[in-house]
Amino acid sequence: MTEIPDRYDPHETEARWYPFWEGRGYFRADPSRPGTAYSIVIPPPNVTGSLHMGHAVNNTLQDILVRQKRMDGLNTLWLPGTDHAGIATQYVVERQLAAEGKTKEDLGRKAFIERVWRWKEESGGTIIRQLRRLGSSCDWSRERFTMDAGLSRAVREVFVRLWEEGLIYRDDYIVNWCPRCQTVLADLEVEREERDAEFVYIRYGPVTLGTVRPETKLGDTGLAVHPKDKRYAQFVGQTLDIPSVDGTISVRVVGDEAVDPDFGTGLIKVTPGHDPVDFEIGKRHGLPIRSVIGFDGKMTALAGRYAGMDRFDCRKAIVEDMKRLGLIERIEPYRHAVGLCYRCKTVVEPLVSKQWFVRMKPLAEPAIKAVRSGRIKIVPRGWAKTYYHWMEGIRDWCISRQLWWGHQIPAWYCERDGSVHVSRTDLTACPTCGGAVGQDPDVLDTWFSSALWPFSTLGWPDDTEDLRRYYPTSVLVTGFDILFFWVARMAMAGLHFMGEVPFRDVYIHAMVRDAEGQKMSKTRGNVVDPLVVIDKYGTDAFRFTLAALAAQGRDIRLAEDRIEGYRNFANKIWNASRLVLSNLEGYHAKRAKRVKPSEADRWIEARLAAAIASVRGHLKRYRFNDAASAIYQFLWHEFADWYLEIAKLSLYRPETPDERLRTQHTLVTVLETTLRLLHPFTPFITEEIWQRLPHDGESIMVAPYPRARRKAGDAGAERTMGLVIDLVTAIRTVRGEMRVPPSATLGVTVRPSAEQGALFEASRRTIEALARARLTVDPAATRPASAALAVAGGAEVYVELAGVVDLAAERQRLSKEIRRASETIAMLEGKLARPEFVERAPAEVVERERGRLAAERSVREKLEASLGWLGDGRS
RNA sequence: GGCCGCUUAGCUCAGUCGGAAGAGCGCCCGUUUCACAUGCGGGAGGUCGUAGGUUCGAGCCCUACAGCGGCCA
Repeated sequence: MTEIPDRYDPHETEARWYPFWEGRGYFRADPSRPGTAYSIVIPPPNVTGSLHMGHAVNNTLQDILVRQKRMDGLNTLWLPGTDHAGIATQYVVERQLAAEGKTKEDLGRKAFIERVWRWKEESGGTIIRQLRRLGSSCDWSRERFTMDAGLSRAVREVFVRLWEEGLIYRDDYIVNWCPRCQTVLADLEVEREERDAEFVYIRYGPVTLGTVRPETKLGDTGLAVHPKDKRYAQFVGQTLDIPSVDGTISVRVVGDEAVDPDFGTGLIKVTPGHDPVDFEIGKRHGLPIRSVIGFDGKMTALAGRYAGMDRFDCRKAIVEDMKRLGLIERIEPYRHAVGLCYRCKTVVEPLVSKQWFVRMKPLAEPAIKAVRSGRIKIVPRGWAKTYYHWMEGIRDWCISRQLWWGHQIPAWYCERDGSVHVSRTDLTACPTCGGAVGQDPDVLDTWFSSALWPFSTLGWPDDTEDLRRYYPTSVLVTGFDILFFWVARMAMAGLHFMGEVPFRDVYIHAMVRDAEGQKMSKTRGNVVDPLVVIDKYGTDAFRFTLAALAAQGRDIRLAEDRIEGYRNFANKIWNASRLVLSNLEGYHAKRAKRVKPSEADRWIEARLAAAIASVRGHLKRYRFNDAASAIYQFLWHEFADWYLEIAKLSLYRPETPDERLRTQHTLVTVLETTLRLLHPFTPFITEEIWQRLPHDGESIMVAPYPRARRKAGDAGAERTMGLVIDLVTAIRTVRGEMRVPPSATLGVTVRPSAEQGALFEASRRTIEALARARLTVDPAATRPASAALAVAGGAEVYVELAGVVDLAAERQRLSKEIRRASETIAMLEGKLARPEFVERAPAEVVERERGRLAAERSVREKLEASLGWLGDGRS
């Protein structure tokens, strides 16, 4: 025993077992082997990323699922990888170049991309190494990257097919432009933030209207009112010349349903070039587009004397100028949502430009049906509603990005005839006229390739063995923040190209927040680094914490004391195992098996079976927290607190050699099974101990996951041990409340009810040891002098306190117990007195309540007798 | 503005079928002799946000209100 330290040291253990597992190939999937397939594709983290709490919880949960299924004998695949994160990655390398005083244009496209690849090879994928520290049992031999050759081919295939099907088109449209990143953003990539602004009421020819963007006045080509608004009906159809800051502007007045007559003055200026709503209005009424803000965020030549001015400076200047000209009626403070670039938080500018789009409606319909029909099951259920809501109002997806890093759009433009050609292979000449062609310079949105992830990673468009074996995947584990970005798009792509859903289940887990419930962010400075946590508490403690906190439908507030608590749990496992391991001398499994188990043996085996059933049930329903607490409760509060204490008697002072042998057997089998049950949650410590215990096989991670035997319940043992536990607890309570020193052995007399006598007698040694008592079992006993009274399982228990008894304390204690019993009795009497209850409640409920009442009355009677007796002063 | 979620012990949170209110941490008392003081034993602590309703019975179902959070526009 001396060679096993009394504190668990996670670091040394973790460093040893991960390479062992990986080296033995346990993580590798083999499609040719038998077994039902169980596959998960990892939500690919950004190649630029490093492990944060979101990844930690995401991957811990996936690993728990995969490890359990692997132990269950399923043919498992957990496929890892990263995505190329277009904007983020390009940004990183551009910053590096800037530090060298260079720009990407200095290098040119080809050299720049090579440079990004070099960066990727050297610095990218940090997160992949970090996932190993978490214990993730991914099949690293199948690691994929959204830009690698295979996936790029899939991307191109999908683009071409969608084009051929008319689901991809190119059009002038108003898009979200980030003037800093110099690229267009999808609607989803625009974040909204409430900001204070000025609502400026402008005298606009004959009318007055309000706007938060006065600088766009230069681009106005229309004036819109609600068609039913009588106030302005006279103007509709007219073209007005509006005196402005730079001459006059000419606008046509239109009636349009999009105008809210109750908002502001009930009419709006229409700037089709710089507002999505105005763009639609303009389209409906044929209003021209005047682009007065450029891609650089500065006013264009069309802005006249404001040309070249920054858009926000221009806003101020225009307001000042209008004030001078008396064009401003009033200015009110206003709060509204501003669109920001999700990467750099620059205010997004709606601009009109030619972009590539995917027509979403036809793709969305089957994906909605798949969830409605249950072919895809979203857990927790509530997220399905969010999914429907978004999918039903889905808009076309702008997929082109003005970046260099990414999948370049496979479209070529003929320089001679201007024709457009989309092709699987690179074109060098125009297929129709043979003229020179140039490829579209833009790349595809990173999510375009992520959407194909569940099948592109398995080899699609080739018909591979992996694809046949592991598609559709079993479950997708992810956070709700990418439900639209990713999950919905995978559902659409999977159904469209594979004709089958990409995953059976979608488990949406909680987001990790700090102890105050704040979202973790770099700017808030409240980020907790998972690796720091791992260094401090160990991977197993960290993983167990995440699982224990992963209750469905709620955020995880990660407080350090919780992690500490589960670190203590790991230490508890360690020490419980130490006790077992240090008492195996002379153990012989075969001989031990032939010895009849004790009540305690049968009890702990029954409790273990219940724990197994519970954990399995909870895991099946993705109730990780319930599964974790079921193991915690069993291992600590049943196995360690009770069984180990009882087992010590048989180990240290056995009455027969067989007794010790049989106890060793129970210790070994129960602990070994519990370790297997626990392994998916805390892989390292369980392997470490398992290897030291008698076991079959070469690693716990490929040992079978425990199953409860069908007839594992043991009502007899549960009743007996329940009684023993009640009695010991009752005695301990008296001891505690009467301040009896722990070292003192007390005389205890039990007056059992009829059938209990033998049970107490049989467990005498256990009771005496655990309660530090000398036990007398006597159906005819009377309360001795100087004894406190307790009631356990209906039996009267006299705890002799001669010498230590404090009459006042005992009276107080009894009064408290009586008060407690009386409250329950009053409640039950009230309930049973109502005829409605007795008549309408199920008979078994009524019966149960009657039984309870009788028991409580009997307890109170005993306590009252005892109190009266004490009051006599006879003690 | 629309939708969703939350409100339970001092704190953070579970609570599955409507039938005896739970855990962890913290707090109080006791406790280092043989697995573990990262431990052991005991204890205190609750108007389940508010007001109605349904029901024999509500933390749980329904309605309204209040506060907090999120998503979408």
